[in-house]
Amino acid sequence: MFFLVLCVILTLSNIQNTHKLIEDIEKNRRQELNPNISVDCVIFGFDFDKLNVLVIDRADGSRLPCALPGDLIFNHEHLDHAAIRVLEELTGLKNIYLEQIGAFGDPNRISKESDQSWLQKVREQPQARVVTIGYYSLVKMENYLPQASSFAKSAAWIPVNKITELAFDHMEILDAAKQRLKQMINIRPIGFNLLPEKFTLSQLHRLYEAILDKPLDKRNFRRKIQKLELVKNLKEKQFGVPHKPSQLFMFDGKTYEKLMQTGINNFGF
Amino acid sequence: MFFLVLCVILTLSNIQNTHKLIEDIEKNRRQELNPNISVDCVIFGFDFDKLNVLVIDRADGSRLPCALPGDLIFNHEHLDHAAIRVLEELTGLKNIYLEQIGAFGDPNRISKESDQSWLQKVREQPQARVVTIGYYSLVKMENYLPQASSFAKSAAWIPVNKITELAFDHMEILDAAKQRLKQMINIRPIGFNLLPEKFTLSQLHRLYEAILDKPLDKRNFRRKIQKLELVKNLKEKQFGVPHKPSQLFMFDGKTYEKLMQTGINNFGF
DNA sequence: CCAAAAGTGTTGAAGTTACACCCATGC
DNA sequence: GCATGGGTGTAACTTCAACACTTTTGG
Repeated sequence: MFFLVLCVILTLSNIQNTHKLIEDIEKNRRQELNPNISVDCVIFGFDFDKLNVLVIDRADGSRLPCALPGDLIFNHEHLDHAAIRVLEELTGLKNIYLEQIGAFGDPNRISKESDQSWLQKVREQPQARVVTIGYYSLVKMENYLPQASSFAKSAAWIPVNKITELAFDHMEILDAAKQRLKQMINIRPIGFNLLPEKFTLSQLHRLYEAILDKPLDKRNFRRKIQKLELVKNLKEKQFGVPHKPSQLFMFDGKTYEKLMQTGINNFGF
Repeated sequence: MFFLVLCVILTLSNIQNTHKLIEDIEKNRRQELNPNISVDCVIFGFDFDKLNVLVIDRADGSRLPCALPGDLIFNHEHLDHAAIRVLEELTGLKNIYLEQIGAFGDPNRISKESDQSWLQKVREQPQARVVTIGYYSLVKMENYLPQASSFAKSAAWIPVNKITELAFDHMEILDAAKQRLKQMINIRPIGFNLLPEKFTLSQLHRLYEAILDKPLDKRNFRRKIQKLELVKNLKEKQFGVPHKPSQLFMFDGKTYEKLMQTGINNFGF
C-alpha cells in the first residue's frame, strides 16, 4: 500500500517536474532571445508571370496586416543563421540561402498601434527598441507550399504589386529588397533560383521583365543572354502546349560560378 | 550667524545636489545606451595619391590595435543619427553624410582577448552580444584635421593599403566598405566628396585608380568623364607647379544630382 | 484554319580599347 | 635644357536599340 502511494506520488511529482522542466526550457529559450535585434526575410518567388513575396498572417482576433517572416534573434546566434532559422520556423522553408539587405533602425518602426498590441502578446519586452536586419532570397515556388507555424497563422505567396500594407516598417524592407533585386539582376546571374531546372527563354524573359518592371525587347534579350553562355540548350521540346513548343534550357553551372564572382557589369572603367 | 550657517549648508547641499544631478544625467545617458547595437564608421579620405581611412587609437596602457570610430547607440536614436553622433564624438568630424553598408553579426566578433579586456573598462555590459551596423563616407581630407575625444586617444588618417589589423571585426567592415566603394564609383558620381572644389582631371584620374585599385588609360578616362558632363572646365590654370599647369575643373551640381538619381550604369537591359 | 507563342537578322549609332607624341612650366 | 606631368586623335572592334515576319503546335 505504502509502495503504491509512493509510486503515485513519484509519478505525480515526475509529471510536475517534467512540466516545470518544459517550462524552464521554454523560458530559457525565451530568455536567450535578444530583445533588441531581429531579422526579417523577403522571399521572392516567380509564377511564370509575376513576382510574388512570402508573407505571414499573424494569428489574432483583430485584423492585422500581413508581415514578412521575421523574429528576434538568439544571443548566441549568427545573424545569417538566425534569418535561416526564423524563416523555417515561420514558414517551413528550409535551408534557404539568404542575402543581407541591411539594417532598419528607425526607433519608431515598431510603434504602430496594431503592431504594439500584437507585440504585447508575443514579446517579453514589447516596448524594447528593435533594430531589424533585412534579408532576401529567391526560391522556386514549385518546390514550396507555404506551411505556417509558430506565431504565423498562415503563410502565403502574394504578388509583389498587390501588396499595399505590411506590419511595422516591412513595406520599407520590401522596397529595399525589390530595389536590391533590380540591381543584382544586372550584376549577377540570379534567375537561376527562381526557375525550375528546365525552363524556356521566354520564361526567363518574363522573369527579367517582372523584376525590372519594364518590357524588354525579345530578340535583344535572347541574344544578350545567350552570349553570356549562362544557359545551355537541352535540345528538348516542350510538350502539350497549344502553340509552337519551345526549346528547353538549363543554367550552366560553370559559367554561373564564374559570373557570380566576376560580375556581369560592363560599364566600369 | 544662523543665516551664515544656513547659507553654508545650503551651498554645500547644492553642490552635492549638482554632483548627484550630473551623476544621474551621466547614468541615465549610459542607461539609455543599448548594450546590443552599435555603429561603426569607415571614413575615406584622398590625399591626391592614395585612399586613407580614419581610425582611432583607444586609450590604454597595453598596445591595442586601432579601431574604426564606433560605439553603442542610444535607445531612442535613429541608426543613421547614431552613426553621425558617434563619429563626431570620437573624431570631431561633423555633419557627415554616412551611407549604410550593412549589419555585422558574428556572435564572436567581440571576443578577441585584447578587445574583451578593453570592453571591460568602457562598457557596462562588456559581455553583451553586439551587432554592429557599418557605415561609410567620403570626405575632403583638407577640411579635417583629426581631433580625438571620448575614449579615442587619438584619431588619424592611415593609408588603406597599410592597414593590416584592426579591433573586433573591423577589418571585415573595412573590406566591405572598400568593396562597396568600388561598386558605387561605377554607379554614382562619388568623386565629388573626396576632392577639393577645384581639381584637375589628373587628380580625379588618380582617385579612380586608387579606388578601383588598377591603372586606367588616361585618354579614355578623360573622354569618358567629360562625356558625362559631370565636370565643367573653369578655364583656370594651376599655379606654381614645375610642369605644364593643368586646367581646373569643378563638379556640375545639376548633372551630379541627375546622375545620383538615375545612376551611371549602362549595362542593364 | 485559327489562335498563340516561338523563333530569327540587319542596320545605324554609340561605346570600348589600345596606343605615342608634343606642350608648358619651374628649376 | 631638362625633368615633369598635361594634354590630345584615330582606327578596329564590340555593343546597343529598334524593328516585322515566318514557324509550329493544339484545338
